[in-house]
Amino acid sequence: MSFCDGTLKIDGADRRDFQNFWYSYFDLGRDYGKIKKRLRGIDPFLDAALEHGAGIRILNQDLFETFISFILSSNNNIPRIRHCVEQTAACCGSLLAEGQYSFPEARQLAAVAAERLKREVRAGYRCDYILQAAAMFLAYPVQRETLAEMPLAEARKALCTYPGVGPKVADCILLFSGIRQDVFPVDTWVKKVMEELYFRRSASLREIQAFAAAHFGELAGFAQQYLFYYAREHMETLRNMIR
DNA sequence: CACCAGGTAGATC
DNA sequence: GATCTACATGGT
Repeated sequence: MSFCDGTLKIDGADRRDFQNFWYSYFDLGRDYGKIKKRLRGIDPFLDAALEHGAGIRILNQDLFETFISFILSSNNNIPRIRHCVEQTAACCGSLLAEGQYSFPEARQLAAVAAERLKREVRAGYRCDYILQAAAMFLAYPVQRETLAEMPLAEARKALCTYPGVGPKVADCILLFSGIRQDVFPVDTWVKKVMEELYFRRSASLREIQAFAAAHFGELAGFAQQYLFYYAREHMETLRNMIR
């Protein structure tokens, strides 16, 4: 993949690959201009975040890959998360090309010995989580459609039965595998933004999610993305807007 | 050596 | 429910 002059080029992909995979993966059927338009004017903080977040898209990622990746993300930093995901692929994924591996199927991951996974992935205690989660996934395959049809509270509850999956990771799984867009994953950054900009005090997860649901409605997931990326780079600017 | 990182599990009040 | 702490690992 390469990006140049506003064009993303995907090596070795033909029109069929585009139709069958990439179109959905990059969520190209969704009109983000329309979404931004609907989110605009709700409040000045979000407006600033929308301005900054040109080009943000929520990817339709594979459910199992999203599942495992976000278990690895908990209490971890982004460079290391990336490293852990890559090493998981290298450890038990299928060889695609020289030094390139697919993300493993549940069957492949579940078959790895815990010691080897820990030695190669370096994700500490999270390795136990992803092994157990993979085994559960293998025994009772969760379907995107099933999760999509469930009431939100039920889907969240179902996901939280997996080890290493709590409220934040559950929402990330639903959002980043393209199952639901009305969720609002609350990580440290989003918590910071919401507390400083909207609450002006510390707020609980439940409070923040209730606020997001009331404030952003079915577009909460998109709002979360715009706020997250803006907060990470411009927390000071947002802070100065309070007054 | 303390503290942090896209949190969660388990215990406790 | 709300709160507290340990948790592997690698970086400041």
